[in-house]
Amino acid sequence: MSDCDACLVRNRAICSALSPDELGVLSKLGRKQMVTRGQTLVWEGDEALVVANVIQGVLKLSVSTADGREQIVGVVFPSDFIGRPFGKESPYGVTALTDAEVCIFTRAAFDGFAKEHPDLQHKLLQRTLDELDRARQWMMLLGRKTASERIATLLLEISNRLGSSSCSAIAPFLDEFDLPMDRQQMGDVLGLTIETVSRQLTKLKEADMIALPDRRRVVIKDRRRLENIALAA
Amino acid sequence: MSDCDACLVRNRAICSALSPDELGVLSKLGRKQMVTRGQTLVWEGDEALVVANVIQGVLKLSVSTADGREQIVGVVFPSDFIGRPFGKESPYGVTALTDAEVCIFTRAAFDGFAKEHPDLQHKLLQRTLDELDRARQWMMLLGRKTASERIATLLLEISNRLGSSSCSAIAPFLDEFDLPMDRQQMGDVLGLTIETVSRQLTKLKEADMIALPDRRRVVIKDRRRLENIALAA
DNA sequence: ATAGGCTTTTGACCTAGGTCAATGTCCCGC
DNA sequence: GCGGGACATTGACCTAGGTCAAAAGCCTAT
Repeated sequence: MSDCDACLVRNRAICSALSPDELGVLSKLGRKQMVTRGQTLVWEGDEALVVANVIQGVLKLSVSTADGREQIVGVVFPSDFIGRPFGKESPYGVTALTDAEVCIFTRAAFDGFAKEHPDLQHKLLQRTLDELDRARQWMMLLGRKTASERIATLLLEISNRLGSSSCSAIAPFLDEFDLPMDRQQMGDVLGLTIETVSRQLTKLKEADMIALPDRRRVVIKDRRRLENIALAA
Repeated sequence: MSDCDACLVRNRAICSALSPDELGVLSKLGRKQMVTRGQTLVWEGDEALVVANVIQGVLKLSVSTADGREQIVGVVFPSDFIGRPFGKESPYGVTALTDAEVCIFTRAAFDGFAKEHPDLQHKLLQRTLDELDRARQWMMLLGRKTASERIATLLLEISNRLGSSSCSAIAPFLDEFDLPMDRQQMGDVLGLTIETVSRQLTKLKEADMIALPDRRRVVIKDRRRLENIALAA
């Protein structure tokens, strides 16, 4: 992996904490890797041997019960960090939802480098704190929101995350985008079944808040009203 | 706040990253404070002006919707860290579930000190990563587990957390303990109503897995079976 | 174009857990 | 000991969302 300068997420990933020199050192430790949709990077319960930055694409973090119920506990976008630095097995699996490109490190190498670079750890800490806040917001959704509130929240969340990770810089959100997941996966993020997801989407469509030109595409037609539902007021 | 040496959580809180000298400096920035049950330390949505270490007692982190639904998104035990260092308003409120004692800092002072002490930040990072893992496990519970699985999980979790924060050193868990919360609060952690909590507890009691000598007390009589339910197998 | 295998939608029905309403129980001050 | 308020349990009923089954779209390969 040579060319961090040209990296799509150079200024947003944790690497932005590093000077050009430091970046040169780090880049020797990692390499770019393509991941195809459905491919699993880390298995739930395995020792977490790698960490990575997401350059392109979207991945899921998921946990399963013995009897096969699955919950997606995180969705990872470009510039996000993947993995569990400083020890321990990974309590969740990491699987690509779309084709993706990641910048991958062995945990040992990354840990060693991070120890010497407090600024990097600081960035990582901030990111982890943000991720924790997001996880907690999602706990509220899973514990207390109704199906339609969950769907509205998810659509807005994806709109925001795709917006701020899109190259088109300025947009804080997108009013039209492709879902990086299918209906089953939406259910797995929201703690719902595929049928309920589908029914609620048709409701929002019939209420003219969204349009669904095809399986993956979503158009937000009335953001205000959608936000109102999402807020669970 | 003078006497960190005598602090109950001296060796488990993030302060354990510091040398005696450094600890002396930090101790001048903070002070011990008693918090009575029900008292709120930080309000949801307010700017987070303080951070703290928990010395004694148990506190909840909670989020509410406009229409009054509440979800407890974290339960904080002795030696745990409270707050959102490095900016931002607190996305959740912090309220004492029991009488408690905390070691409190203004965020500004703490942030400044932390910037100079990478070891402290490292400890904080590890703690935040652990907290994130715990939050994600809880997302699985909220999204996919049944009422009885949730109750079993909660009882075991409290047994473990109280065990490892108890002074009696060795015990990895406790088979008999007082719940640090009432039925309503159990419901708020589990995404259930008070009635469902009560019904499930009586079921576990009737199945002889637990005993409930009084409102607050829990005796785990058959840990194995309880664990089996909690695992959702 | 067309068959076959997906994913998604729709419909009919069911159930876990919520809601509403008593009834019990504990605990505290008097 | 006794009365009152808060908490907890229990019961009867209801409903949001799950389950099961069928139909409808869609893509892709032939």
